[in-house]
Amino acid sequence: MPAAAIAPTSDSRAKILDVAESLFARRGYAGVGLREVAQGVGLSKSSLFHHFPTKLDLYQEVLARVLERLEERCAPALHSRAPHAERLELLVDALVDGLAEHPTTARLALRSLFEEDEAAPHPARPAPYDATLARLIQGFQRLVSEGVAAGAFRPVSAGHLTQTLIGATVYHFASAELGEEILGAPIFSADQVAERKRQLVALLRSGIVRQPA
Amino acid sequence: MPAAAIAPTSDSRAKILDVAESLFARRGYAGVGLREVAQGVGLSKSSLFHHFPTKLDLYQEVLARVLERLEERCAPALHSRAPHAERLELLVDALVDGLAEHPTTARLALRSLFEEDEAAPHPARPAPYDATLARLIQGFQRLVSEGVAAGAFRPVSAGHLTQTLIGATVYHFASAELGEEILGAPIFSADQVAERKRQLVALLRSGIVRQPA
DNA sequence: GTCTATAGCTAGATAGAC
DNA sequence: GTCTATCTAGCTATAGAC
Repeated sequence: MPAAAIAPTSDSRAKILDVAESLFARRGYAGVGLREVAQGVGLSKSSLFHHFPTKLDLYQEVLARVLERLEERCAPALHSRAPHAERLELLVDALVDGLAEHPTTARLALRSLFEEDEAAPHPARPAPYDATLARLIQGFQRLVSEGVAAGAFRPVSAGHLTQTLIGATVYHFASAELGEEILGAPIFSADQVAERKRQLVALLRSGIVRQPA
Repeated sequence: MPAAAIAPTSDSRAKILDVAESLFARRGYAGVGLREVAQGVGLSKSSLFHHFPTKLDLYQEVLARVLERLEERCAPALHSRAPHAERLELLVDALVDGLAEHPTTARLALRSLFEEDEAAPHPARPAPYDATLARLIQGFQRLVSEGVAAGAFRPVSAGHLTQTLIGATVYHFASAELGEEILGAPIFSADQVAERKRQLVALLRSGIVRQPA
């Protein structure tokens, strides 16, 4: 493949992001030292600063990448023109698949919600990944609002249902050991991922969707 | 009140726990320094070590206290002998009230799930608060299982519904800024706390509870 | 029970050779 | 682009006076 390596992307950069993603997901921003990241990549600590000016920049790029991955997964469901009930099920499927794909995603996404203080001591920060997150959330909320307005869903609060949806998916795949203990099986196993979809879809069908018959 | 101060509980101890609770909830175990805790209490850093042998001990006592508070709130619902559907609603009410009471609770509980690595570098640790958490979770799961067995609930997976219940409550009250943005109102306001109960109970009634009529 | 002083270590970040 | 060496500042924890 001659034209394969057109955009080398520095190779080290990608490796650093991978290692940092795994570590930040496990121990959070403050819990990870750059020494550990460098060691995991096989570089010296100083070399990291050639690719990312500060630790905070590295963290934010990790988060941005993760959220963009998730958004890509959910986009088809959010832009579908299928009936609202079907769209909601497509979204649940996509969300569950997206979170199950990388075990780091749910933890990083969840942490990002209440680690902003941790990650940025100074109050003035726009946060580069916020836009992606906001787009995703707005997509959820619009789907619910439109469904309610169209009479496809019961007259629920779009905000509260969005929160429930996030909790039921993002929390679930971030719960790791506790979740495994509760389910009695690994939450990331193919069986349990499929079961998660089934249970959530069933709950939403009888709990939210208005039955036409 | 003459017999009021029988158990002084060292007074400083309680203050330290309060300050630490607030800080750990905001920035996590690794994100908080004992210097900051001491400063918040109005003591010197060294004095903390008189009350708690290590930082990890302090963290674990904070967590234990928070989980015990929550368990106390949920106990009546879990030990009730009312019909299963009613018990489930009592539990949602109690859980929401317990989490809304102190804004620190949900964040600390959520963090405790995936900060065990962070809080204890060495793998061998029993974790003193685990028993309380396990009791709570088992209570949730038993309620659901019994309700399904008795035919009061649809034949859902007890584990998955427990996970959904946790996500819908604990995540919600840990979501702070994002949650406020989604709801368009402060999540800890009396209005939104009451609305949270209503929305969850409504979802469970039509989604889980078998209608007898 | 609280303090000052300090030990011992690691953190993020920089300088500058190669 | 990667390295060694180093800076400064922070951390947990201890020693020992009061």
